[in-house]
Order: sequence, then structure tokens, then C-alpha cells
Amino acid sequence: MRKMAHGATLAEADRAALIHLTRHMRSVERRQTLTEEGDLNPRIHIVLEGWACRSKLLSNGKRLITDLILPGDACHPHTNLLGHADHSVTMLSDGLVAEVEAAEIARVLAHQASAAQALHWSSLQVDAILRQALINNGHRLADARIAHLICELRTRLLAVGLVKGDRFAWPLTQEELGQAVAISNVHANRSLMALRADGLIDLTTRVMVVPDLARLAAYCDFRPDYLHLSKGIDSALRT
Amino acid sequence: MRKMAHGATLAEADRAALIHLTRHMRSVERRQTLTEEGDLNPRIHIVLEGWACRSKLLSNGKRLITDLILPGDACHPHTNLLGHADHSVTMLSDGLVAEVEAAEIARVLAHQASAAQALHWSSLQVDAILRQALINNGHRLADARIAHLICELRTRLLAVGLVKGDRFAWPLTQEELGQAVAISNVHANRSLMALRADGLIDLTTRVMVVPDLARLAAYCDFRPDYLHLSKGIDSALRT
DNA sequence: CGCGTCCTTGACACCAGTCAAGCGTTGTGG
DNA sequence: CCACAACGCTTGACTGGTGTCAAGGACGCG
Repeated sequence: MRKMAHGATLAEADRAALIHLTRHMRSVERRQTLTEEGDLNPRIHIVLEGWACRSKLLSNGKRLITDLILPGDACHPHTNLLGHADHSVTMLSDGLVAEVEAAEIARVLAHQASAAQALHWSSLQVDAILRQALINNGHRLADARIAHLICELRTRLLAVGLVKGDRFAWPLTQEELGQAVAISNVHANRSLMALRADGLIDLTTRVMVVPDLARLAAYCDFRPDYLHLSKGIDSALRT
Repeated sequence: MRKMAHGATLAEADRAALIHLTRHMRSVERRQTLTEEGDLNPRIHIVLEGWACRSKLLSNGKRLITDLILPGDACHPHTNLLGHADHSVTMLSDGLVAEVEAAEIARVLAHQASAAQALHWSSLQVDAILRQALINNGHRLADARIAHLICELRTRLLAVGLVKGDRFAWPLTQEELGQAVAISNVHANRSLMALRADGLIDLTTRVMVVPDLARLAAYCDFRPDYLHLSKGIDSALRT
């Protein structure tokens, strides 16, 4: 189910150990929060199906999304070190999540070397994604920000086998999209309309279609190297 | 010298192990780059004195700063997992850095449990700082962005004993400041002038003075919880 | 049928980018 | 010792991307 084989070559035992972690799963609904900002001992989650996001609340009441969590991503596997959660985790669609004990994570880290490496790799990838988001949101026009996010999500979803041809699921509301790339919902709409008018995307009923990926990538200067997925992108396409 | 005691309570042996890492140090100048974007096997650095930053180059030639590296911070201790550097590391002032072998880091991680935890904690803190930057740069006015950055840097410098009374060193050019908070150099200037006019800061000759910290923090809604420094902030003030 | 949620569009105001010019300081070489 | 260049800071004028407010439309659901 989960394909973090990008970060390390996993032996069968490691793979089994990782799968073992996802033993206790439960289904969750859109808008359900998995972790509340300020929680003292937040649970560790792994999202198996659906999208989630990390968000923070501003003093003016607005909610902002810092990163998107796609199937196969973990929430904050090491947060126990920090003492409290500095952000919330909320589902963006219905889905399926696994709850994991901190002690179990620790056990895997200690005993399964390459599984530990895989976990570690995935947290480094989060870093890289955050840095790219910082650049994207800070220094590009709204249209390009959105285009870039689409490219990134497509690439990440591709790595876990969730892109079918030229399309993939897109559960995001325009308001949520705006919160993720730091623009207002109204402007998110205008930008989407512009991308549609240019034939760069086709978005209807929660499905994103990218007819010409190269053109979209060129439009927003998307280079996927920061995702560090290259090495195993084909081998990982099947579990 | 380095006080990452915030992340874990360090035994003498762990402390010694960490200090041992910084054995090979060399002095570096402002503008010197420690790692170039695209390097295949980037060296691991720990900044002992001076400020550095991670930056990326945009296709239009502009340089953007994603995070600031202060004395005691490490560069990318785990980058070997990723294969290549997706950003550059450049000095913002003259300083002193230690180069560390990846193998040495690995040895410490394997043998010194709480030192490993401290390293881990510091990489989680980087995550948290990046998320906060995302919010800061995306959803606040320029003046408040700068004010928030000042508050953050003051807090981080305080944790390593580099704040003297109401002032601390400020090597940043207005252009660099702009690159760090995603505004133009001209606007960075205007915002600094505004903060000065309000009596919130006093910045001259590379020294930042904050006469009334509470007022500045209130102005930009700064809450330091995301830095996760609270628990040891007094005990760590002396090595 | 009526309500809620999300999408769409218009008008207007404003923050911030760009271009451009001038000033002050530092450092270097004649 | 002075001239000059390099760099960083400061300020003005103008433009434009984006936020906000507001109203209406499309769709699904009870």
C-alpha cells in the first residue's frame, strides 16, 4: 500500500514492519481533525486514503494550510520530541488513516535499519517541499503558484500510483486551494479560470485533468528535482 | 559552544561527542558559498559563528532565501540520503564553520542516543520554522513580516546566548532581508523606516535594537511556541 | 421545495513591485 | 590626501496584482 521505497531499498522484513504499523486503521470524514493545534500528546497518523493537511489558525480567525498530506504520507511521526503540536491536521476528503503508537515507531527505528532510513527520507522530503512552497508562494504570480502546486501534487500522486492517464482526484475546494498557496478564494477562482481559458487544465467535479503536462510545467517553471523521487519512480509504480 | 540542549538532556558523553564533531573548523567570509545547488555529494556543515542562509535561484535570476542559519545550527546533516543538494548554502557574514563527515554523523546517531535525539529535535525545529515562515510570508503585511522575523531571530539568538540586553547583531542587508521575507529591497527599506518611525526597532550599523519587545511581538502577533524552546530556555543560557 | 455549500463575476481600494535618481559610507589606488 | 568606484540606503512616481465587499448562480441534499 505505501510506497516509500523511493527513499531506500526495502527488504521484505522492513516492508513488513512498515505495513505492520498500519494495522489499526479507521475511516475518517472530510473536515475531521486528527490533531488539534496545542494538543499535548498528539497521536501519530499515517494517511492511507484521501488527502489531509496541516494548518494553523491566525489571530484574525483565518485558517492557513502549510502542507498537504497525500496517501502514504505520515503526519508527524516524531512529534513526541517536541511536546506539543504547533499545528492542526485536518482531513480534506473522506479517507482512511492508521494510528500508530510512538513506541512502535521507536521500535522500528531501532531495529529495522532501512525502514528507519525510509522514514527519515520522507521527513527530509517534507523539508524540501516546504522550502519549495516558500519560494512558490512568495515569488510567483497567483496563476503560476496554482500551476506549480498542481504539478507537484501530480508528481507526488504519480509516485504512489494515483494518477490515471492525464487525470487525478482533486478534493480541494477553491477556498482550500487559496489557503494552500496564500491567495484569497476569489482570486483562486480567477486564476483557475485563467488556467482553464489557456487550456492548461480542465477541472470539473473534483477531477483534475492536465492535457499537456509539459506545457503546464513550463508555464510555472516546475522542476521536480526537489521532490527527490527520480531514482525509483518506475520501480515504485507497482507494489 | 553549541546549545542544542533544548531538544534533549545531554549527558557529558553526548556533549563531548557533539563537540568532537566540530573539531575541523575553518573561517569563512561573507558571500562565500558552502554548498552549491545541484552538488552531488554536499558536505555537512555546522555554523559556529556568523549567519548563513539556504537559498535557491529562480529562473529569472533572482535569489531567494528559504531559511536563516544561526550559530549552532547545522546545514543539512542528512542530505546524503537525498543524493543532491536542492539549494545553496551561503554565508551572510564572516564566520566560522565546521565540516563534518557523513560517516561521523552516522556514528553518533548510532551510538549516542540522546545526542541523536538532539540532532533529530533540531531538524524538527527547522520544519516548524519553515511552516511558520510560510504563514508569515504569505499572510501578513510587509511590516509585520519583518517584525515577526526580528522576533524569531531574537528568540533563536537568545537561546544560544547571542542577545545582549535589548540588542543583537544584524548582518542582513536590506536586500537580503527582502529575499528572506519575500518582498523587494525597496519595500524592505520602507517597512524598516515605518518600524523605526513607530519606535519599534532601532537599527544602525548592523546592530538591531528592540526597545520594547512586548510591543513588537504584539505588533506582529508573534508567539514563540513553534520554536519549541521553552523548556530549557533559562538552563541553556549558560553552557 | 428550501437550504447550505461552493463557484462565479464585478467594482473598487490598496499594498507592493519596478524604475529611477540621489545620498552616504567605505575602501582602494594614484 | 584626495578622487573615484562600489555598495548599500533612501526617497519619489507610477503601475499593477491581489484583497475585500458584494451579489448572484449552480448544484446537491434533506
